[in-house]
Amino acid sequence: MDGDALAVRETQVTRPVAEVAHVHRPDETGLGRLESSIRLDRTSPVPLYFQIAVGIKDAIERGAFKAGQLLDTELRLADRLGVSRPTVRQAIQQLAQQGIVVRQRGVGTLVVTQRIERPVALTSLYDDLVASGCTPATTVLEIRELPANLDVATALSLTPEEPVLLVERLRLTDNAPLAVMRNYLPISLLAHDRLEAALEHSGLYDLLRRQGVEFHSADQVIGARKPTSREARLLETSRNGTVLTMTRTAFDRTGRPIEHGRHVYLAEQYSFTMKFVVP
Amino acid sequence: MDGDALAVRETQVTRPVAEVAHVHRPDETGLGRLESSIRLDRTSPVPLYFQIAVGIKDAIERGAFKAGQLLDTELRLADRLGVSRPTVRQAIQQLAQQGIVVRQRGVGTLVVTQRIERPVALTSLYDDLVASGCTPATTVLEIRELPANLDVATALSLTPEEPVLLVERLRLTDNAPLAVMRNYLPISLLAHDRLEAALEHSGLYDLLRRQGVEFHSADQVIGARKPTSREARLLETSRNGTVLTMTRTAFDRTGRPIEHGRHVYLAEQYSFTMKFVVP
DNA sequence: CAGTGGTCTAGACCACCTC
DNA sequence: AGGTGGTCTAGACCACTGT
Repeated sequence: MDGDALAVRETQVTRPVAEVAHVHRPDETGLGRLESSIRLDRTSPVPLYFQIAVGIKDAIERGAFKAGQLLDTELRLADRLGVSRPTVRQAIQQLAQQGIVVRQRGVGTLVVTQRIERPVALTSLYDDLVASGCTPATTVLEIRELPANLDVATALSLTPEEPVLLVERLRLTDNAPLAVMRNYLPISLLAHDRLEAALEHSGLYDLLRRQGVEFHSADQVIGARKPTSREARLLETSRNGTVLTMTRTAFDRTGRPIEHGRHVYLAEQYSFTMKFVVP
Repeated sequence: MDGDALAVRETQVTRPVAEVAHVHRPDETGLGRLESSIRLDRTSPVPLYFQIAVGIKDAIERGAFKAGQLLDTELRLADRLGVSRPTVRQAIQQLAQQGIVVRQRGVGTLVVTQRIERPVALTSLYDDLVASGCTPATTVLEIRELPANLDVATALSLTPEEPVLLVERLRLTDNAPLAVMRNYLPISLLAHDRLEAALEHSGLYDLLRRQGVEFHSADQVIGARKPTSREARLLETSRNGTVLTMTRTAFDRTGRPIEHGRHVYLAEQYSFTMKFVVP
């Protein structure tokens, strides 16, 4: 919904599984019920393995499995779905990479995820605010072209003085300021047309994606400091307060810089929540 | 080297590729030279696809490719290495997931990475300190068992009052304090024996990994606030300063909580640097 | 021991890109 | 038209797990 799509992710808590050693494979394994609900469309351009992965994931998220329960065997799934084992395997591996299931040689594929509300201690205050019914809003402070300074030029792999588009926004929750967001983009990447109106109601990243820009990775630095006088004024806080700073450069899959953002958040009201998956 | 292995990663900057449309496949493609340097050991327990992936990655990191250069074709690689196409494919896909190469149907596999020093603006100050010859050190403040409070119990999926191991350390660079790190672990996970001495010279995560604990994912929250009086004293700063806070819970691949950490960093001297890869 | 996922093979057809 | 990666098949053998 806003420029932070890449940084603050809605995540779910991975919960402990019942002792693996004590799990028994029931006579009728998990996908017995599922089998009828996964319908494969061989004429669809969507790959079979993807259809299968989505089908299993949906079933898990609908709560068709208890945590620690065993999925059907690769061979059994292949048989039931009428596809080859490698195809089923590709589907399940996709789920394993997302941490939804865990594969154990000699045992089987265990369902890990359990939809549980995140413990309060780990919730970002911003998400809390939204969840508790606060209405976030965005005010566009400024949109204009300007020559890149050294930092921005370096981040976007441009030469200094080359023009970039600056988008500066104020993020509010319940009419109270929360963050000042400054984003720099290579010109020509975003149609300026009616940009201001669009940004009031959807995020920068949404707009870019809608124009066919594909994100692949981002470098991000999170720090903290005291606000500048301008930031303090915009955020309606004291210069002696604390702000969280987030500096990020996003890249598409060819490694081309897409966007460079420098955001400042009120530390009392915001924290960054993220989930790492070690590859 | 310390408890932050999961959070602060040494990352490399992805640089823009030369215009893809103008890249020509040279007569002798990139892996011509490489072919002789990738030696496959079919008796090794290390899978062939992994040996191939490592071989290609090493070659890229040695600088054997220019950014935007085309890798050998899957079929050609398979032929030259004497393996089947799916095996080569599995290797290259592993590299693609890491963002080292980009695959384009009808074109080929492009090398993206270029080893370039990170722009100073994006460097974490801590890494800078280490890189510029500062000597980091760790002092163990406290190691003891204690009953879990609600927060810790929730994070580690224990019942309150269940005993946990608390490890509290002070991180210094050049004899100046930088961070106070508090970590809570389920007892029985770590041998207490000579723990204090071990922690002075290697990180908590290193120790755990050495005892066979496999990390898979972590939930992490980064925020900022003013230090408590104890933190201010330990960090030798004013209570009016700013500290970055990092709260993290790490899980193994079965979703079992491994560790819960609550760290506090001097904001003037530390920032979190991370790289996201959108799956 | 039987059964599981992990690896590997040797083909096939397709969609897509470039020339 | 020719070549690329993307998908899919139908086998095979192995390492590991549980009983």
